[in-house]
Amino acid sequence: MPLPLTDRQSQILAFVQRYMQRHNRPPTMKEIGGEVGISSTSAVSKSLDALQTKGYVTRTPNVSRGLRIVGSQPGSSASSTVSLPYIADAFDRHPASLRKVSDGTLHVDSSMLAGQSAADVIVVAAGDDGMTGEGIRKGDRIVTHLVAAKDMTSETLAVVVLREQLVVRFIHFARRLWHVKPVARHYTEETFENGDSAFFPLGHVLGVLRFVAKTEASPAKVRRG
Amino acid sequence: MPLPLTDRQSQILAFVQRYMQRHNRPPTMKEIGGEVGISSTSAVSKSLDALQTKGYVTRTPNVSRGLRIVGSQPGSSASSTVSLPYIADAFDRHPASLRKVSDGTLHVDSSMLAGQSAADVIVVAAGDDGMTGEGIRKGDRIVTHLVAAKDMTSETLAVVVLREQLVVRFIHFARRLWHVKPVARHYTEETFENGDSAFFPLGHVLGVLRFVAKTEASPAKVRRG
DNA sequence: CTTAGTGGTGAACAAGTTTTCACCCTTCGT
DNA sequence: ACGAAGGGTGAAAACTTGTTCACCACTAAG
Repeated sequence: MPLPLTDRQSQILAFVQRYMQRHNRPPTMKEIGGEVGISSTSAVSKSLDALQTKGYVTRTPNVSRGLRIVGSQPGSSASSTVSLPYIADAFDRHPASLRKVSDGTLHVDSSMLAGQSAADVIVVAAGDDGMTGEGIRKGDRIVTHLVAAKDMTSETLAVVVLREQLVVRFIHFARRLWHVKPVARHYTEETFENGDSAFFPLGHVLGVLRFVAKTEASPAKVRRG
Repeated sequence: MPLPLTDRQSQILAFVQRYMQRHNRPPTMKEIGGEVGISSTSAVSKSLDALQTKGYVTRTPNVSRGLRIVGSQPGSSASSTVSLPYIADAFDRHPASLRKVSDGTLHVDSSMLAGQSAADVIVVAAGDDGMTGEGIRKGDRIVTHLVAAKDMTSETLAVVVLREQLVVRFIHFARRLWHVKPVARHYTEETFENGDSAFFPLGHVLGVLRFVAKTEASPAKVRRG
């Protein structure tokens, strides 16, 4: 039962996670402050203390970068790979059976699972360009943590089955309705009732893989000047 | 094919591994010296340099505990994946030596290499948002096929060192000049002469990996702001 | 009103850490 | 003999980082 975090605290925690992902080491308090807009390390320290009290991180006094996120090993050691089932499209498959069928296998670095069990993770192909604003394009492979609808985090990047298409959207459940929001031009927000066959949330986005075709160049005005 | 280590070097490496297992963080040079019986940190530093040159560890200059063990453990390589060196940032590293240093290892599905030899492929972190128009965002891991400048394909997505930053751009060589074009708002095209120290083309983009940070939205009470 | 808890600023301080210098030693191969 | 590589000592110099203090502001709960 995770204790609730304030905006600041979750902002800081998220940055620490991102930073560790990128650098394989914890950030300094100054770096944290610089990122979230706090000029004083003492303020950062207080927030970290709060995070520690709530059990999200641990700190080692007087040690540089002596910060750790609870429940996540800085995998520094045996980073390996996992084989994940790959699903190209939803068609008329039942969402619930998606993890049983597959169009192949993809291997990804286990660090992309962010600690989730590989048994709950699949890879799907983004079926449309509804999230270009988030840097996700049609055809991108989405590493998806399968989560029951009732356990979906609100306001999060989610993989959903929308009109028999596997796509990525921001979803948010409120007032008995699923609010399904794309981030791209020419796409508009929709709402669905719980149980609507046209909409089914599959899980959270853990990562994105894109295979860049060798000859691919921007379709934009590269040519004529 | 690992380069042979001296007694001292393997002793130090072993200690670093042990320390990281116990503390989940790298030791300081003083701690290393204290363990193996070296009173001077400069001597430790020299040995670490040697370990880095031989590819066993990575050091980040001027960063406390900026030490990382590189390389994988026993039989980790599955047949369909490859281990690629990951480089977090360029700093003042010489472009030519980028493949020698590394901030860790990432495993990717071998199909992402599009047939290229793994020896010529590295993974870097995109240093800016100059290619959001192409769905590449700051921090994305770019699977890069290292190619000599003279062999770079024109009109292609390339990883380049631009003002000591590792970034992705469309590049095009014409009339003795490199045309470096971003695809994002607020970024403008630039040109560089061949040999300009502010610009160095590294290679072609084979793929993109993104680790999506968990958005820790707190549904509970949140302070106003 | 009062007390906590959360967040902030700034600066002084105290450690923690890496760099750099100057010099010394031994082993090994040329 | 000489140079290169691997190791070392010691200490000062230069940063990098975490801690503490004094003080301010806002919100929620008693």
